[in-house]
Amino acid sequence: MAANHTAPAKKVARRSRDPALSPRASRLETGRRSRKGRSADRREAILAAALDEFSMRGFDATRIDDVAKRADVAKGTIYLYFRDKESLFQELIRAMLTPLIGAIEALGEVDMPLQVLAERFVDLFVREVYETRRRDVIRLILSEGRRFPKVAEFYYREVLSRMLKAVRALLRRALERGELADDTLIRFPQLLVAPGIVAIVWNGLFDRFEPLDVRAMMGASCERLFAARRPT
Amino acid sequence: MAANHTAPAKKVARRSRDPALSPRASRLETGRRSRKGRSADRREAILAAALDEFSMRGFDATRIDDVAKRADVAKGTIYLYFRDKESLFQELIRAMLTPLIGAIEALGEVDMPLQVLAERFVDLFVREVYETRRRDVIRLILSEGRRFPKVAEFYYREVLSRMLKAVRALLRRALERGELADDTLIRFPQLLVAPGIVAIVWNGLFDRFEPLDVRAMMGASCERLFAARRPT
Amino acid sequence: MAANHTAPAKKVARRSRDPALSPRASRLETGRRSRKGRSADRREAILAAALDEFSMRGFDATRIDDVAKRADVAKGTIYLYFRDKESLFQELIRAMLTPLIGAIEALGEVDMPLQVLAERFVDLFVREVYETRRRDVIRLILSEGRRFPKVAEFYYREVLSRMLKAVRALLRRALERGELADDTLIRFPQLLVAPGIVAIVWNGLFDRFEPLDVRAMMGASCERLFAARRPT
Amino acid sequence: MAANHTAPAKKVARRSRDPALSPRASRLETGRRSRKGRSADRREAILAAALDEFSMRGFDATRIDDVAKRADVAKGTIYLYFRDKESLFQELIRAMLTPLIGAIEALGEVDMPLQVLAERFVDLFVREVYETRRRDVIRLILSEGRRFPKVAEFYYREVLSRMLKAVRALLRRALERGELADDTLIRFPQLLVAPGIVAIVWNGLFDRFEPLDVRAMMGASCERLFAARRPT
DNA sequence: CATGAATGAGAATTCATTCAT
DNA sequence: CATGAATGAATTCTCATTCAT
Repeated sequence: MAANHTAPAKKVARRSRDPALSPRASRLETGRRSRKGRSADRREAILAAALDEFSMRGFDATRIDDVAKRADVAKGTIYLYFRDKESLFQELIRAMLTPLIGAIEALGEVDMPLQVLAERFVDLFVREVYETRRRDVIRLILSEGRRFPKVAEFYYREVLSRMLKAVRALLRRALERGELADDTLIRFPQLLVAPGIVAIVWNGLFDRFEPLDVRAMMGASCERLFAARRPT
Repeated sequence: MAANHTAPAKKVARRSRDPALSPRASRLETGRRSRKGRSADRREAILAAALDEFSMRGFDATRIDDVAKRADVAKGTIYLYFRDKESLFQELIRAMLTPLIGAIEALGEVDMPLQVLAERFVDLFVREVYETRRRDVIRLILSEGRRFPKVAEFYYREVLSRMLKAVRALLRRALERGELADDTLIRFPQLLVAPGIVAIVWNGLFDRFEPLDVRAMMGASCERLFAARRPT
Repeated sequence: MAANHTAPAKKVARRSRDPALSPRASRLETGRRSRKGRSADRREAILAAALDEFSMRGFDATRIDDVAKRADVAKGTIYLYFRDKESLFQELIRAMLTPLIGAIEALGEVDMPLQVLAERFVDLFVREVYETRRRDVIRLILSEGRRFPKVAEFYYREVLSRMLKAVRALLRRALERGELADDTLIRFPQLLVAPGIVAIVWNGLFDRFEPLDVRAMMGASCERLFAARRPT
Repeated sequence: MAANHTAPAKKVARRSRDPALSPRASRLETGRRSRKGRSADRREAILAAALDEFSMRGFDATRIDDVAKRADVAKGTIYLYFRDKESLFQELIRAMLTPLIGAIEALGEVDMPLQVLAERFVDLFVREVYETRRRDVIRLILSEGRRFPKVAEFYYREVLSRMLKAVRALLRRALERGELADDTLIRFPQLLVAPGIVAIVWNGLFDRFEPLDVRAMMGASCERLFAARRPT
């Protein structure tokens, strides 16, 4: 939707408080922009621009200059908000993922039939990740994570491990209730998101050759994974 | 600060005739390299070094100088074999994947019970990709493919599309024989490799926090995907 | 061994605001350089340094690094003002010749006895070209013009063709007035500057063996060329 | 006239006279191609190729590799015949100009009416220089001479100074015979060739915009310069 | 003698980062 | 706080020259 993630960043109008950057981030600070707000806006504009540029070109190929132009600030200004390029990158990832943490924590609490859960899960992934700037963030982690262990670690500690834990708890209960055929998914909860990850990758690399329907694929996958198995 | 977390490639012993680089290359010619042989060796040494470096740092962060050092040749020598850094990268991908093409083509011909096929498939992936330098190549495609459309296209045309076609043919026959519950996998053959892809990603990013048993996960996945479904 | 016969431009004092570079540039703005002024100064310093270096070594043998040192700026700074080495070269030529254009245009208007004209012409050439940095520019055009068709074209279009046209107009009037014996110079106005060109070349190559008095030679040449001929 | 041109050439191979290189050079050493001949041919091929390339691109921009390709020899071979690139350049100039020396020496002896002499002179220049590879050599001297003082010196000592001396002798006799109005040309014999030089330059730079008839221009010039002046 | 693969010094250019205004 | 000109370290790529075959 939003994301000017193709244009070469010329005189791009500042994307202030892009709802896509922190979607649904209930910006509760009611009306009046405080002096603080100005600064926060700037910071967000920079982060939004950085996301565009990093997504488009990767970490190394991204020029701070282009981020600045896209954010409509001077190059030097970026250094007022971020120590250096790497910090910008890391904080970008953090900023984009942090809002997820709460949502994930809440996941474990939920209790509903597996079929419903599956639907919810797919829907959540598609709407909150795949159709969002977060898809780009995931892609960045996949692409650059190895070179930025801090980023990978943050993602693992704050997002992945929590999510896996929550999912496992959920599934364990389902298993106990007899809704699950075996402990496959408890041992490998990664299988649940695998199609989502692959879809993100595919979308970035091969969609022009052969588009892929994420929702359908994830749905089909869940159907299989959650099916109570009756061995042939 | 964290970016250079890998050793800076000093006087690394040349990885000559890496079996993973040119697998099965029965290099039986007695002693002295023929002129052709010497040159080919050199080329392979460079490719092997390039794979190491590119995998370690990514395309941009890799210095031709380091590739040269690792390959134990002078910087200029690389330019005798490859037009430029990008060519080196692209030819590396090609060189690593091309040998696969034949194997893939052969895949469609096979005919065996689905259970056996699944085992074979997992085994093939693990032994020929995951435990091989090709895992790194896949990672490179995932990481850099977007910035090198040629690479993505090559991978799609020569590897992916062929593989998908072969798999679909196989599955269609299985479906007709009644070995397959439905056409899910025919519509989304990507689901078969998804766990493999995720394993490669996980291995690169999170293995230090929580190792992942590829073989087991893929096996479990196949079991589920290939199960003749009996709806609850 | 002989090529580097000129000093390698170490910490050469900056030739700022060279009057020959920007002649007549009444730089009267009181004290502090305005932002524009500072930038313009820098640009001129670079151009002046470039002229020195290019004249000394030729285009290829000139190192941007040396230009920078001579201009007393960092290497990178040059790229803030000029796209690349070639641009620097071309803009240098342009900058040096452009001020001439107006003067040339005015030439055609003049009206005076041929003898006086000849004196004026010689004087003009010597004072405005030969004893000026423009002599070096002419030399650069002679030396590098073939490899920079743009430069040759610029020189032809903006300087040469205008000059030839003006001279022809002048001479045509003189011919009509009977001051000129025939149309030789109208057909070959190049003959008028030929001694000047040769003097520039000679000065660059052979003056150390046998100095040449430009003024005298051009004077003698004009005398002959303008003489109303009485066939023997 | 044994050119004492600098040091007695250490590693320099002998200088032979290629008919293609120096046309019309009566190859008097009749018949027999000695073993020496093979080698001499090679040398000449290299020189011819070098002339092509140097003329086309200038000294710096010429790659030894291209000279080798054009001469149809291996790169290394060039270094069997010439110490280095600069030697190749210098010896090229020498080889092309040396055959002229004899002709020039002979010039002073001639004795004929000035009108005839003028015609001869123009014809000689056009046929022996302008329409010859020597035009390129002159251009190379004009372009690169400053960076190769040795070359300029050689040209001055062996060609220019001799020529000027011969011309002066000739003109002095003409003056004594009353064929010459004054000593202008004796003081500035350069005026005689100036149109030729300018024509060479013009041809290289501006012929595409406005062609120039050398012969006509030189003829016109001589007519004027040799005219017995009758002051108006 | 010839070859051409290999070398590595060198040059152009880029861009993260700083800092005077 | 903001700016953006200036810096110079770093990197790619070229090409003269060497030397083993």
